[in-house]
Amino acid sequence: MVKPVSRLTSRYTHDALALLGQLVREARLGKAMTTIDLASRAGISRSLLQRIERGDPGCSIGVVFEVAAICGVPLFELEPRQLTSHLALHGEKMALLPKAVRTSTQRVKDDF
Amino acid sequence: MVKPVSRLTSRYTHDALALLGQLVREARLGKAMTTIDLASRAGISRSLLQRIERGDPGCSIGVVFEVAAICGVPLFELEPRQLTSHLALHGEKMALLPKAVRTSTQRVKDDF
DNA sequence: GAACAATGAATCATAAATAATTCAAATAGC
DNA sequence: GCTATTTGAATTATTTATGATTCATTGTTC
Repeated sequence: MVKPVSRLTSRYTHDALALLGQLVREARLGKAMTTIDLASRAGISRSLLQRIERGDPGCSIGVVFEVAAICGVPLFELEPRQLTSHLALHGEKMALLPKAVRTSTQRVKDDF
Repeated sequence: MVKPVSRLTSRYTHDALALLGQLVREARLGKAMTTIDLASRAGISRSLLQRIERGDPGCSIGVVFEVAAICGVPLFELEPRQLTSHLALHGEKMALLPKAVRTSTQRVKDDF
């Protein structure tokens, strides 16, 4: 029984996860679904859904997105159709970009 | 050596993950960072970053969001400040909602 | 307020994610 | 075209997430 080493998580990430969890919970309640209802629909356990709604950073992103999709929380503020076409379009843009980056003196454009 | 049971993933989730991965890759190249640069900044391995850019649904959401934040990909189309205040505001809304759902005949509003 | 149902939270065994490593292939810059 | 470097991809050991379970607490409905 060793205490797990919690990963470093920024405020931004923390807030984004908390918000996403709240949106899921809100959507679930809006559809009058219990935690068991939604969990079984998503094919996951109730305990995992609880962690998702709590904003636990350790959950698999695929599961979280799937749950969001099931209860109607939009990802990237896009509907399914739009998301697919947006992805295709963006893929074309990607094809034009360089495939690799060359850094001799390990410089980094740090304008974040 | 057992072949892992791949989780069920919808098209929507798949596309959202693919897009997010592409956005990260695009941002990384835009900053002229190598995969090692970004991975070490995020405190993760290069192999994990590769899976993130590929849109692997098995990655931890906290790590993916953290990487996105580091290279400037906005989450929920919100800047850090906005996200924090949005979260607080949304939290108040949540407080007004019912805390639990009662389903006698297991009915579900299925208008998704 | 009684009674039942839903939720919160913790534990533990097991399944899966992650780091580290390796090698091949592709790419950028000269 | 050459060469050094970056990237893609696969493997394995280890760490961690997940499912199942349990119990306490809160909330809903009558």
